[in-house]
Amino acid sequence: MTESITASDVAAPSGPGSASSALRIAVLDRDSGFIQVLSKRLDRLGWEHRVLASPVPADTVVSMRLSALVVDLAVLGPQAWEWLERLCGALPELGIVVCTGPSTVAQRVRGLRLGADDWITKPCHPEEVIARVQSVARRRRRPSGRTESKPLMAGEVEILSDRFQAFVGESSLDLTRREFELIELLAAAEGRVLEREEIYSRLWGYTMVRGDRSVDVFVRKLRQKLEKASPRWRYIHTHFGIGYRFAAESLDVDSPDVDVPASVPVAWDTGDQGELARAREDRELTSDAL
Amino acid sequence: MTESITASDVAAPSGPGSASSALRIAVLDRDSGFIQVLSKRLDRLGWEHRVLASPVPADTVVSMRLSALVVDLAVLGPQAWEWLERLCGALPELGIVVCTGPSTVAQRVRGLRLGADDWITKPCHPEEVIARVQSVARRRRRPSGRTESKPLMAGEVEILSDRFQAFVGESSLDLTRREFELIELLAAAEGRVLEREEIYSRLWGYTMVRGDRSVDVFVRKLRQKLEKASPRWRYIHTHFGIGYRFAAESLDVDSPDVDVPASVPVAWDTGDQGELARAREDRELTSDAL
DNA sequence: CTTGCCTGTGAAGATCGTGTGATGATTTGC
DNA sequence: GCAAATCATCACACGATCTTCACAGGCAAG
Repeated sequence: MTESITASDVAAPSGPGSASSALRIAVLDRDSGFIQVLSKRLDRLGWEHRVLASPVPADTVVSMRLSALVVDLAVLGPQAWEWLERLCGALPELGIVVCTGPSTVAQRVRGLRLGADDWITKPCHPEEVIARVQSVARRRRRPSGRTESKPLMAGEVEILSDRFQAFVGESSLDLTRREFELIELLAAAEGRVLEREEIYSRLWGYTMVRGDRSVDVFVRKLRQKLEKASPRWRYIHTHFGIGYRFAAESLDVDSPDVDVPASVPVAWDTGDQGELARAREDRELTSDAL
Repeated sequence: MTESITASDVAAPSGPGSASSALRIAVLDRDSGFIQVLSKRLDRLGWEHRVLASPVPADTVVSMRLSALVVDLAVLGPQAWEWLERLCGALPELGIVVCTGPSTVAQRVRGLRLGADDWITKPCHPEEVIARVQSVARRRRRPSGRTESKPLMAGEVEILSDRFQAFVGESSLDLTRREFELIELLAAAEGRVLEREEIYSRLWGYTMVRGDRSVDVFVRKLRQKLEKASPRWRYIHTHFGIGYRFAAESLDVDSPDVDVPASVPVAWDTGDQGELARAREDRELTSDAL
């Protein structure tokens, strides 16, 4: 079984609250040319993806926690229908896109009835495959919704996105919406310094005007609440002339925290290059009319 | 504008719990041969369907309460993309299948990105159209199956999906349809915060316009009925600037445990009688004034 | 050490979001 | 068709939240 893992979701590429467009998919196919060109595009999109060259049991697919699976039925041979049916039965939430050679209407209808979400005929353009996977995933996302909420931990603080709150132990910090968005953004970029302008544009959605102190004010409010709830830790660090960095640092001298160095040199973050690349790519194909 | 209505189906398409395989769809096309043969098959399936020969405003489509729409972009002319985008924006839950003449990859990608769920190229077999509509509609459905039989329990309240009612003890809360859908949605989300926009789009089926207070009004009605039936508990918690969270919270303060209010997480009733008594500690916001 | 920006802090006013009651429109049941 | 139930909208009040400002203190370059 051939496997390759590329890309990985780091921080949320878009601002807090907005659904990330990064997906996790697998491609079950043996057509090396197709795989190669598709993989390249998936890389550029920042989607986590796997390439499989042989059928895998449903359990294995389950453990991959995929958003969608692209499959060439030719790889499956005569067992294709049975395999498809079992998989759809076991994972009704999984998006399944069949991408295979020439087929009859009856075959396509059968595949779709068995549970496939889409059927693309090869040869096809990889961009269309991606668009159809996106379409399938878009539909699929709604019911499951916030399933992908993994709590963010730092020091004593736990950030739960689906509750829009941060906790220390069992008590809530009682953050307002903006405060929560700020701590979520900072914590997601843990260790990195975020410039004021970037923080502002991600939280407020537009560029910061010179002299705006909103970010500072909200950092102060956050610090107050963090200080009250978790007095023995410091979380938000100021980098003069640059911005803020989130890192849990214990103030206890007895037990110095192993993970966190006492002081971290200023890191120069060049901003999110991937974001720009993605945006450009989206525009790439949209300029044409029927 | 040609219209024909067959069969009848009262249930709202997005209403939780409805799981009939009969769909309500509309076909926007002028190709009489295609329409004729498709209509015949839809009749045989017992699907309620409408044929439209000219573009209709999004509002009209909303009022049709469709499961899916099959559309030939050629009918829309140069406004096709704009129309598609607006419709997808207003009705994110609506399944949209584009069925149109020859197109480029870029066009298909654009349509899918704008929100179309599938794209079929004419000429095509009507059976495949139907299969693809089914596939789209299947994906759109609620996490079907098991939601039906198992009652949701929270505090003193028991929610029976198959009776479309909530009970405290033996007496019904006498909820209207929307009220019930709301409490079911909230309770199914356990302790998570649901944003107004999400609540609205899942209950009403289309995107909430700014300033719409419907969700608030129904939350108030629900609270009134819950308060009357179960005065010693609080269920719906407001998260300012975000939305609502459902969590049963006892108002009884007989225990000196002031820090952690007695709270019972929403749980699937597994027939275990001790479920209620076993009040597992659960994270709660300390401030009810939110 | 001094100067000029940058950041921390507190408070006041503006703005926005929510609770609430009421009213008219629409649908449902008889 | 009529009456009751249900739903959609509105206006108002109040409080939470956000923005803005002024001033004080801190940091770094010269």
